Amino acid sequence: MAISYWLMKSEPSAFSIEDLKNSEGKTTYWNGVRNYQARNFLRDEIKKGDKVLFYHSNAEPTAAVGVCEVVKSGYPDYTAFDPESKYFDPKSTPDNPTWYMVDIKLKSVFKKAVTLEQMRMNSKLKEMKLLQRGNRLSVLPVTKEEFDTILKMGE
DNA sequence: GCCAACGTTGGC
DNA sequence: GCCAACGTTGGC
Repeated sequence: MAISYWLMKSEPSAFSIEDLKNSEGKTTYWNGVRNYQARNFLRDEIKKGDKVLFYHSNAEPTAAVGVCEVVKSGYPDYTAFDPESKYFDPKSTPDNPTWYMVDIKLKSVFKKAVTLEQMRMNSKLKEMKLLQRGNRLSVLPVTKEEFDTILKMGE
């Protein structure tokens, strides 16, 4: 099966690509998604081996900063079961989980971060979901062409 | 810090 | 089921 491409947003003040680099095995679980559309991607679409652009939102600058690979496809986000967690959601139970997450591993950090401005200026990327108005999803599908274009821009 | 966009909640 | 109020996201 062909692999898919994704873009995942993180606020660097919460979890940056540097934090990922310093994580054990350069791997982390991508938890805390509490949006149904994004949940559906995590639960149903994102598979082991898929490639992911790591994106810094609410940052200076906002930019794609590296590439990750999915090492574990969707499984229940157990932080939703923990009353102590800030991601706790009483509607989600182990028997019937509402929320899902995946594990990602850092593959490479861009030599040059690809800023949102650069993406907007590249006509090849004008269809990108990230650039469309009002898109607040923290997980977005990216086409192979868009992925490859951004990869080149980051070299 | 502001505010547009948009998702969620809850009264009816 | 409608929709106003409210909360959150995220670019600027």
